[in-house]
Amino acid sequence: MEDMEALPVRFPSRQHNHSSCVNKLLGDAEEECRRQKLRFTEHRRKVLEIIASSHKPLGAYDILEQMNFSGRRQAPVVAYRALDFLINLGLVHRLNSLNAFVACMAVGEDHTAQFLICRQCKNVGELNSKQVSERIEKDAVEAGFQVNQQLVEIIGICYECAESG
Amino acid sequence: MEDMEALPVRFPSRQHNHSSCVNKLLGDAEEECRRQKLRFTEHRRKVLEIIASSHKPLGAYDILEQMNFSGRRQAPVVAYRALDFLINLGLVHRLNSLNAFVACMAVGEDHTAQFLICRQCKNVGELNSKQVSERIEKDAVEAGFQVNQQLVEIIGICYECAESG
DNA sequence: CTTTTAATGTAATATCGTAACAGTTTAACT
DNA sequence: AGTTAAACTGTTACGATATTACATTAAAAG
Repeated sequence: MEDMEALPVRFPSRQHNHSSCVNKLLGDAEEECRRQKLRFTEHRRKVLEIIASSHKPLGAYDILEQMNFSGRRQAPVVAYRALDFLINLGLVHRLNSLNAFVACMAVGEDHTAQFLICRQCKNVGELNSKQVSERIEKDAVEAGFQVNQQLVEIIGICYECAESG
Repeated sequence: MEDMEALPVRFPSRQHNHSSCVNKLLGDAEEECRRQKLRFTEHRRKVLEIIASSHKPLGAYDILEQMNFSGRRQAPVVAYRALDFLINLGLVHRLNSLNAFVACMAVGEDHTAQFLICRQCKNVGELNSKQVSERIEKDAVEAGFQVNQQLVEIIGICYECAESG
């Protein structure tokens, strides 16, 4: 994952190590929950694990399908509850253009989530450009608008897909 | 509407004249359809009229409700088909964070649709800052990402709502 | 005036997300 | 430990958003 540390940008390279992503995120989650005295329950752990194991966005029902521990099919609300929790904690982001969810790639780093969504491989990265978020803030304020939240989703073709035609 | 001409920003003021918005948009639609040899059918006209009559985003089913010309309830697909057409023509935008639709406020003006969504009055304006879109494009390209489409939705409080507490 | 393309009507169904409420577990405090 | 309050879970039902498929009709092009 060294290639991901150099820039603020995070785009998952094809051969990067997923399991270390997952472990890092689970660790962050545990720590954050301890700090905030929140409960990191089985459902929450499982959902985070599922999401973190893919850099492709997953729908709530995709996640649900992977939650069949005991052969039992869970109700949708189970996934949504865990997702809400994880989103509030900043460990998971929601992609509004896809009705789907991805693990945060910059946990704890004070960032405006800005997404790079590859049309071809469907992987999602985070741009997280401070210049972009500040420009948005500035121009909005100049227009007399108080900003509470920014949603930036950028659809296109990632480097690796462009390379391989 | 003079206050809306000075800046690239378009936020609907409380007392602006809706019917002139609607008429302008219908005119633009007719002209564009003539130019591109597309059919501006009754459904399409009606949907555009409904959307243009509100600066608050409308859901597809809200629109559908207002389409009961003949007392007949239309099927959802009727609204979605017209919406697709109008979006492709650039006359209507989709707000992904709300699953809702608004009329474009800058038809024909080559702009990246960037939305200002007021949490309080629910009105939606367009920021359309070239500086923002260029910054996004530039930073994304620098990250090795080819941009095809930008989605920018900014949630906050508009000037008039901030004024009136 | 016929062929082809585009649009419509209609029904069914897929996909995404939430409400409500009873029951259980956990944490915190006697 | 026993009690209480808060948080989490299980379950059912439902609401909201969106698409597929296919038969029919209308319009444009030849």
